[in-house]
Amino acid sequence: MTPFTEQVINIIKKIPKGTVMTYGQIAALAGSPRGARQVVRILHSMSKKYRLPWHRVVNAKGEIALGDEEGRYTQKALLQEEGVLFVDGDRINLSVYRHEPVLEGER
DNA sequence: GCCATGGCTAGTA
DNA sequence: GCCATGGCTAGTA
Repeated sequence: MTPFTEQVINIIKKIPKGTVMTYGQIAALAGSPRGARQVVRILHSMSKKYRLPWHRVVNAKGEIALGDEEGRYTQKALLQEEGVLFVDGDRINLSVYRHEPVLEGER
């Protein structure tokens, strides 16, 4: 497993309940600003094995990015259970729910 | 190697 | 545009 992959897994594991992060945000934090699509794949292939809160990851617009209808429904439901509110359909207000991790240096 | 394929995204128009 | 992956050919050995 590459360092990038490990980073991504660690970052996702730490997303607090009731908040979300975006693919690009996670990629950048893991050291690869253009690795958003890789985050997608990692999420897809590792979320089960590593018990990742996959539902707390959305696209840059704050929308649920899943293509699968049932998956979208599930993700939305999981987020709502954590108190996240949706506006017109499948979007959430990122300025309210986005999780901004504290960097090592400033802790 | 080549090429298509994504649960994307910054930055034009 | 980006960029790792996976499937599939060339084309060496």
